Amino acid sequence: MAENNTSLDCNIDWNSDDDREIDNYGLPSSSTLTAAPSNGGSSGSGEGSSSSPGSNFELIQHFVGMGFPEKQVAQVIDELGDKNHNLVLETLLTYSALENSPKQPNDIQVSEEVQRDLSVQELQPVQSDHSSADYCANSFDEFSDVDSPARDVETPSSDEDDKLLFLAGMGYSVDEASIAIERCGPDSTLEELTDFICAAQMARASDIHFIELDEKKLNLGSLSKLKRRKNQDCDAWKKKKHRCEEEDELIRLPKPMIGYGVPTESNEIVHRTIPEAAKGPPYFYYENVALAPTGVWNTISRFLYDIEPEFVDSKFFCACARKRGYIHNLPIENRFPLVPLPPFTIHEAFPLTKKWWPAWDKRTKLNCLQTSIGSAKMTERIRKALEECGDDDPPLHVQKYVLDLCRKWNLVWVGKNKLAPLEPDEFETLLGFPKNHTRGGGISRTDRYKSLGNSFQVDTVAYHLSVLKDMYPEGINVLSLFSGIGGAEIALHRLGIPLKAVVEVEISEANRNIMRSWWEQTNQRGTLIDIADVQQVDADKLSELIDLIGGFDLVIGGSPCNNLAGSNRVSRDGLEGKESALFYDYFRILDLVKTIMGSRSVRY
DNA sequence: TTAAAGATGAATAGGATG
DNA sequence: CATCCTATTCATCTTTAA
Repeated sequence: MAENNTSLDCNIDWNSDDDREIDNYGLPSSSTLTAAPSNGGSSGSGEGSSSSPGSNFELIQHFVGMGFPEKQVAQVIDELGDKNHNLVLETLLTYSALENSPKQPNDIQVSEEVQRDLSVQELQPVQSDHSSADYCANSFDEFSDVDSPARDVETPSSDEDDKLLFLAGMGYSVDEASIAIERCGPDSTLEELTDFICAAQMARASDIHFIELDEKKLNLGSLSKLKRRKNQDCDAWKKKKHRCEEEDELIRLPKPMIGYGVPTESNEIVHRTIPEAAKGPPYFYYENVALAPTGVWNTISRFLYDIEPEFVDSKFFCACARKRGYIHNLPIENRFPLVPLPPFTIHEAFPLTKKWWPAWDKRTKLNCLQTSIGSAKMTERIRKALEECGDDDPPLHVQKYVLDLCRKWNLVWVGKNKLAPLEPDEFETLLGFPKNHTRGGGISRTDRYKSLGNSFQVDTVAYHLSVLKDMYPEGINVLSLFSGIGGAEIALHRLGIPLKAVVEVEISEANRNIMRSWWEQTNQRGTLIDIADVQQVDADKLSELIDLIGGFDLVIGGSPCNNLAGSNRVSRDGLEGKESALFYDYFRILDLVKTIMGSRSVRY
């Protein structure tokens, strides 16, 4: 991640096969061609790369040529410097969007944070620095007119002062703390405030790719330490204030975890209102693990236009559990499930296990499929333990020992006293993928488990996406971020929604190969463009793509969960974690797409 | 060199109990 | 209310084998 080892390879592929249920809406047939990587003055250069010095005039003209006022361009470049072209463009786009429509403060939050954080002497560990007067020294005032409604002229309550003092005591600067309070509102909880500050720090960290590796480690290490300390301090705060109002501010998981409803059970909530700024098109759909560290979903929701997450456990769709949160702006009326319905219980999914399944194993659903499986040595230990018990039911303590391991590793009974982990193709079936979807192409068995464990449950996602079918009978254009092995695309395809164009962004070459292989095997007629790294998707690239395919109808993706997932013993660092921080790229790209398409709504 | 196996808990939620 | 118990979890790293 420190360096982008893959160049932009955008293979535009027009398939000319024509024996499938999807009719021809394809572009004129041609052989595979490769789109030229954008190489203009302002693109292709990652955050860290520097432009040639003294090219400010050219740079300004470049943006003026894109239609921005020269004065504004000059000012922004003055503010941000001429190194980070993407950021400059994003900021300009944000401004133009703000001028067009008064939007909620959230929309400019990131840009502000990012730009504030560009001045980074304080890469040094923050914890011991209680003063940090140099932090936040740069301009913030230019922006004070865009988002300060009348509310912030009220006198600070004592509670506010209390929070301020507390944050300062945690090592945050007073500026930092007061800005956080101002942004999050006077009623904000301490978690919200610290999350806000952490988000700022995250944005800063993600913007510094050019620092030395050891420095980076130091920085990230200090961040994670900071986060841990933050949580401890929050606990202290909670104890201090006993049960205060922030408890109900925290997003809680519903029980049962059925979101706005599943095919078998419906929820009381049948309607919801979506904030104006979040309304589609483009529609978007974001996914991540439900059981993330405390406060993570609050942050994610805050960035994604304050839409409440829909938490759903896939055990209501298939034979395995998968507790996930989804934030989307799709309608929730008239959803329908994929057919044929997948096996709903373990016995339905694996009929052969029934013969060996002991009565004292009451499981009917498997737990979440993860990225690795149980070892053979463990199942052998279990077998020996069971054989010592003879033919009768084993004693309760042995039953408990076995069942604990069964639940932990998702073992199934494949013979007398014989347990085994699931095969990769059984993963595929449970998750709604075609059998052998991840097989072949040089991918190892280990990597198949990894890719499958990280993917969507297709039936679950398809249920949510089903509302798109009537809306786009001619097919849709999809921007698929963190595509993995293509769960979103398969869901849409199985729903019978034609895929006119798919731009997939996926770092793993093996996964991209799986996806392209599926694309060809299913005789897709649309266009598949693959990009390796989300960090290469900047405003220029998006503009180019939007011009090429005519705008996106759906932006879908689940950002990396490994720093959020409970199975991670090593680096469960939350949203600031190395990979999970890419959530902010999801938001960045989604917001860019909205802005660019909004500015061209006349044409599209 | 690569694939597979094996070892490695903590965070979080919810329920029961007193 | 605190305390204890049960249950779950899109993983990472090192060693070993091929």
